[in-house]
Amino acid sequence: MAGKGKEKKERQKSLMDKIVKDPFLTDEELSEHFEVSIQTIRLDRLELGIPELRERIKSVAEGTYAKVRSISGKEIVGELLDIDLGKKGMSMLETDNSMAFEKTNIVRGQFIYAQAESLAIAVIDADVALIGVANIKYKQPVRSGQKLVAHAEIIKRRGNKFFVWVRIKLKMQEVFRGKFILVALDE
Amino acid sequence: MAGKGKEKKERQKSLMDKIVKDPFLTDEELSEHFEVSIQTIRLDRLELGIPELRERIKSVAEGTYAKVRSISGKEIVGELLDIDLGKKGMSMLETDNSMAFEKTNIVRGQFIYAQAESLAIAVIDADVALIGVANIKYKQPVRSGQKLVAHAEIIKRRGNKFFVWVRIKLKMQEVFRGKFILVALDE
DNA sequence: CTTAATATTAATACCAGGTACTAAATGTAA
DNA sequence: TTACATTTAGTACCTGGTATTAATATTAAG
Repeated sequence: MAGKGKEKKERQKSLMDKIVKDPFLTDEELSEHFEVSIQTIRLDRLELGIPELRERIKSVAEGTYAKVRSISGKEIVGELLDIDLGKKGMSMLETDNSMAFEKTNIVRGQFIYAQAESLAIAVIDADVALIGVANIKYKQPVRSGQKLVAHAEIIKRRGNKFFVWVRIKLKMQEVFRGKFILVALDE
Repeated sequence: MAGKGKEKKERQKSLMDKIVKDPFLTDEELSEHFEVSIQTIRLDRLELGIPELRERIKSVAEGTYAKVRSISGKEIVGELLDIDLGKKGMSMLETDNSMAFEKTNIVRGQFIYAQAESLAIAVIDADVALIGVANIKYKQPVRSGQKLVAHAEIIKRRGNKFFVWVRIKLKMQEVFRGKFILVALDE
């Protein structure tokens, strides 16, 4: 047998790593980085089963398209239906499969929590830090596809400290309730 | 002046709409849908300033890449450091700007909560419904860039009902604590 | 009806970032 | 030296475009 194959293995391992970390690299950029020809990179990808740049980008985009809009960067998780700044507000969240356990279709708590928290923040209308939460309760599991309506109400204010009650209903049934204690950070 | 231009305007409005709803459509698919030539679609995109398919996909992917890995679809929010199934577990979350308020860099509570909840679920190792949560407390605001280490421990079990304590620390400081009551749904 | 402007379609050359395949060059160990 | 692995090179082809020029409707107005 011939061919050290050590460099190759190391390069391929490192290549896999690099592409996982940054799927936006072209073969050309990769070939410059590893100081091998483009063809070598392509052979490596072939052997490793790594798809071409455009396919990688596409799957990143597809995998995240529906999900992201519901949580994460957005100010309000769900859709703001009604708001009376400093007093109360209402939001609606249409749950979908991406928020749920695959097998059971039961929506993960974090999404329900995020709807509640973001609505609580919205009614205060300021950057806030969450200091305390108490009396949270998930009363019923929610299945994906169901529409959740959240009501938030500021029940007390002490200086820059707000006490907000949030109730989330599925049709007429309450599925979540929680009390948030928020501290406004406005300078 | 000549040219009705009504159809054009309507088509362009509708086109904009369609692409916003589904950025993954090629000019060819669009031309079939609107029953005009590909050239007309390209003229429309030009006039409306809508970039080509690949650019659209790319911006979807870029805009969401960093964010998604931290929350949403993933099983564990953060990185699983250690786990003793049925007993306890540890995870680490590197916070970044996408998780925080822009102005203040203070990490939104939902991300911290999601780390805690997903770790609690992980130690149980089953699809679960979140039934009750009590005694949650955010003890200190967290700034983006900081690493959070979560410890979860099952403290009690009654049938398919699990009581899990989660504590999240930033260096030596506790920033979050919460008790989760989870119900396993394994058939 | 004719004219002028708008709207649409066609045709062609070119581009990025590839795939797929064939062939040649360069190790490298035995 | 030989046998095999590895790396490069070269070529034809693909998708989904851009950019440009030109031809062909379509339509309102004079």
